[in-house]
Amino acid sequence: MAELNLPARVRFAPSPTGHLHLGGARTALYDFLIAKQTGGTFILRIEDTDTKRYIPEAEDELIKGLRWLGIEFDEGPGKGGPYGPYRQSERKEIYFEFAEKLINSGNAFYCFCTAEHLSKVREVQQKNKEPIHYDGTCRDLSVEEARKRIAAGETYIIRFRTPKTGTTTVRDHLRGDITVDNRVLDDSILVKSDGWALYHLAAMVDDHLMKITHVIRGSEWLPSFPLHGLICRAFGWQEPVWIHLSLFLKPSGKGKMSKRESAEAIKDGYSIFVKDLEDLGYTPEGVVNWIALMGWSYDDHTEFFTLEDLIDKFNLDRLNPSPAAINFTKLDHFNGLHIRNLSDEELAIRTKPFFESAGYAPSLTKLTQIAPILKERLPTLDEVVEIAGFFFKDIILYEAEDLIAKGLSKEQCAKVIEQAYETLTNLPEMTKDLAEPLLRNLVESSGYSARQVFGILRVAITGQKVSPPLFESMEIIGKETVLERLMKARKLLK
RNA sequence: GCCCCCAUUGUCUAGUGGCCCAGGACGUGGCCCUCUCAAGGCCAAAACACGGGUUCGAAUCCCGUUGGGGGCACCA
Repeated sequence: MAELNLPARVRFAPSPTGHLHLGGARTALYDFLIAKQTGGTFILRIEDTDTKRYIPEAEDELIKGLRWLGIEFDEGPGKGGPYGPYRQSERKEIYFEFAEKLINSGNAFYCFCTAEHLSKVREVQQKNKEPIHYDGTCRDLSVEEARKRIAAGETYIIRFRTPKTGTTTVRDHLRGDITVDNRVLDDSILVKSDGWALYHLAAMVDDHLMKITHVIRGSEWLPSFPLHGLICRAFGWQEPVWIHLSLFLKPSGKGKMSKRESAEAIKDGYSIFVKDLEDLGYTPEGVVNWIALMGWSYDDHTEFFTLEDLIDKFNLDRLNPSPAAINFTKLDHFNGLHIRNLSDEELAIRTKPFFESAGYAPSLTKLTQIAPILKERLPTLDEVVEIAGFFFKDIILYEAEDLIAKGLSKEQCAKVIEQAYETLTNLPEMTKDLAEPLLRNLVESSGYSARQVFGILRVAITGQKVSPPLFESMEIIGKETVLERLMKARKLLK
């Protein structure tokens, strides 16, 4: 139904006011997917007409976030393209020109109302429990008279002239036709008194000029959707396919993510910001898989998707219009899935920075070596330090009492360590194949359980009660260090 | 207050009139595997918001109610 055989031209149009968050990432992802899928074009457009909210670093952050996720744009700031410039701040004159066209066609009018007048009107309407509307003071001013006032130096804005009667019907790809009574529509401002266009005008003009075929945006735009349809029609333009994505709700399902909620999430090791997720040890693969599935499904059972899979399988017709509560524990699941899907070499590369920021300097070779036993124990990459730090420590620290297995005396445990040392010391090299049978014999002859014996050795060798498999770990640590650590443990129990 | 959107287990979802006393996944509980932790395997509990229609037959279509979400800026 979306005519996706044709190359799609889609755009992600954030305003540079902060970091890339989950909602934006998912919109950009879907844009990217249908562009790639149809051999089309993915455009990044920066909507920076609001100079008050502008944050200089934000554009760069946004692009970095997208890149980290694997989403590259074809046209945009810094990259160029045939329909630039791609920052709205560089297109001011274009919007003004189109606003004039609307004035001339009678679809817009100049307005000289002051902010004081407007707020007074709003106040009265609020008190009377009426819908809040522009009162129409300047609506019927003649263009000639208005231009005279402008020439005289009066400040003005430009408003859209919304029809007062009838209804407007617009079509959303997920929801079908949406019809509203024109009486509830407002004469929205198109151009501010400082000469900057507002979203309603700027976005419509750009989408048309940039030949956008599909507009994918959040459903917070639904209320102004009829206005946008009206603006396109006033210009006589063909409308794109409109797709309003469901909103992401906070984990409780009550309302969208607030600053407060974001702070809460960070405390639990989660975040709605892509940059944070990266620092927290999430993989782009996991995040992409997770957000792709919030509001979209492929079938009734397939859940594992790589970006490549998604380019192949994504389909606008399988989007779900209902709001979705964010579920971070499911992100953990997807992240684990994709970590296990990484090659040993790749996992080594990904975990290295986390070791480094914890003060270790592991080699890629060693990291690749431990990758197999780490893979299935990592919900997030940053946990490598806690799980596998002992591989890179010169000295491991633990309490003597940790060496004492449940049900055994200090002396008995010391004996176990001694015996382990004696058997292991004769080995030509410390391999799992050589060490394991011998230590299992030791378990047998000691009369203790494997759990008890290996528990003691685990603490002695790794310094941890929980660790990757003992024999594999011993092999990687090497004979010399293993024996050293056993010796120290034995002394500790004296 | 006004307008718009949405409504299947705790959560993400499949389901487009009979295949559904509702399928998958996360999470939860149990069991198995097991040197710890994981991973993996098996099993279990858990949902069609409510009320009216339409129809031989409704989770699926229509209406209403309720609930939830969003929007009502010289922000995007």
